[in-house]
Amino acid sequence: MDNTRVAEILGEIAELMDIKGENSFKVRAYEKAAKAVGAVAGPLSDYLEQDALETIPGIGKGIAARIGEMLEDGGSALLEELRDEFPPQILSLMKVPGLGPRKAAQLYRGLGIGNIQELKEAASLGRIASLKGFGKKTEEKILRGIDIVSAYAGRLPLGVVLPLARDIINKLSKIKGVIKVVETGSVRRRKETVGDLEIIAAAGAHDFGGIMDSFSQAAVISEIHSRERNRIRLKTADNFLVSLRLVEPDQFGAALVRFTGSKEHADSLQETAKNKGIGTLGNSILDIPGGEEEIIYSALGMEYIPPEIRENKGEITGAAEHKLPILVTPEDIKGDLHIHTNYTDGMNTIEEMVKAAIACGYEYIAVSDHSQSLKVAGGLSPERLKAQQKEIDEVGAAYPGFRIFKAAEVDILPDGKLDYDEETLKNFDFVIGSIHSYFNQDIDTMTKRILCAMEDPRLLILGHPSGRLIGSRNELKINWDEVLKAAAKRRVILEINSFPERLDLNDERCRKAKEMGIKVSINTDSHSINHLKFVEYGVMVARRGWLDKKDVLNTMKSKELENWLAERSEFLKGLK
DNA sequence: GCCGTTTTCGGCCCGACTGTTTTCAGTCG
Repeated sequence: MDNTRVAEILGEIAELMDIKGENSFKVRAYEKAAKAVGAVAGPLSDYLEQDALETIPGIGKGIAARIGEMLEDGGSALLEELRDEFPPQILSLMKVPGLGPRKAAQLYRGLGIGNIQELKEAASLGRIASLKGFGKKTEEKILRGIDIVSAYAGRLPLGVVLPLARDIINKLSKIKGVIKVVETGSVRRRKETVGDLEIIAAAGAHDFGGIMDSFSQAAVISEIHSRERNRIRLKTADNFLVSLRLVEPDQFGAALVRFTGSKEHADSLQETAKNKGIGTLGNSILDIPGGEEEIIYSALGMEYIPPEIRENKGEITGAAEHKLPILVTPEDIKGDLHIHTNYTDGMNTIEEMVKAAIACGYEYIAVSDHSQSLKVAGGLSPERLKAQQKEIDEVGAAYPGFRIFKAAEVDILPDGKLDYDEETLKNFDFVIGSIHSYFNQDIDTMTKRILCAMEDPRLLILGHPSGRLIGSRNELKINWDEVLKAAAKRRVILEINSFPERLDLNDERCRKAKEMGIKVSINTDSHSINHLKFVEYGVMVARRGWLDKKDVLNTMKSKELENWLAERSEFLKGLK
């Protein structure tokens, strides 16, 4: 059992205990332990072997024993006990905005509601308003909340599906007879959410049956959904559909293009093929033989089109004219400009984050802990900030050649002011401005609020600009034309927040920003060393937004970035 | 359940908003 799974189990125990009504500090202890496990560098089994689980902050005697049990037995008796007390989908209720553990428990105990479907029915029938502690408004809020949750019904975040895809592909590639194997569909195009996972493999036709037999026995698979000569569809334990399609090596390139899609992209290619009279039947790109996609595009007189931009939004014309951008890659990223530490709600020290960043091949990070108003995250008072900046200097001195920027993720207050006074703001290299409160301001107030914050020359980056959380919180109401215009004018950077549930700025707005000459920064918002790896998801969004290296601030090398910052500062003085 | 230069008990990030109440519980960030 890996660390992630242990963290998941601890988290589920916490949630179920919370619904059950256990002591909230006990619940928090499990929550904290889950977070702590997520921030551990090496495998927990090493800690267990050395009897060192209790050296992890937040893990004491009790939880260490629970973790030991998980690692040795592959499960948790406590979790099973708790699960037995509630319907299997009970936790899904808490995903609805406005519903927490208390209300979820009451809905279950009072009305026997155990899943979203039952919740929706009860709310529609007006049964919830009659429950003690609930009312008409709560019922309406629940119905609105269900809409947010079900907007992505049946779809999973890319952050969940991509690791699953990689795991399955790794297993498939080891099966005898499999020559090549690649994911297709929206996973390969790196869309932010994915409805099902499609994989394609090249093999000799005589091996098809055996490959499907082996694959259907893989550990992640729980049942066979359907099976044909060259295609098998299976379900994972979580009821997620995985489909494997087998083709002969010579068809692989064309099939990969067809099934990567998007449908609109593939149809448009087909149209091009038809017009050019390419393919043996003259009407199908599937007729162009070749093992690689490049052959297909080349046969159509085009440069290769990266999967992320295959949405029929100008890429086909661009490829025909050989004018596609060279999309940014993870290797282009030279540093991370949004990092939290244990000074606020991060799990690791400044030095640990620096070491982890160096291991990523980075030249710099910006330590950007929360500002004073965000009490829940332990936002730094000016005094604590001084201590933090002193430590940044000390760590910086120990790692010459690595640059640590002094930054902060400063709350943009409801009136648009930044959450530190002049005296304090002077001490930053730059700040990230983010909204963490008063999410439901109307569009004019919210837009003015953001524009006001952007006026401050120290605000370099607008953090997670839309504020959305995929599947749980809608976007802020913002006049984007105004905000983008101001960003272009004042050289404000828009963040692509790489957390899989944020991916904010999104792909479409990235492209819009690029057109307006606005740069983005691909940041992870890491709260532990294990979050740094999320940068690849941010890069995926940037690629979907057609961004090349020059559009991304943190592809600059350290010195180049310093110069750019200095130049921006001069530029802003000239604006006044 | 965890933690301790206030250590074996008694705290535990906190403040605001919302909707339900008629003084507050629950949720959120």
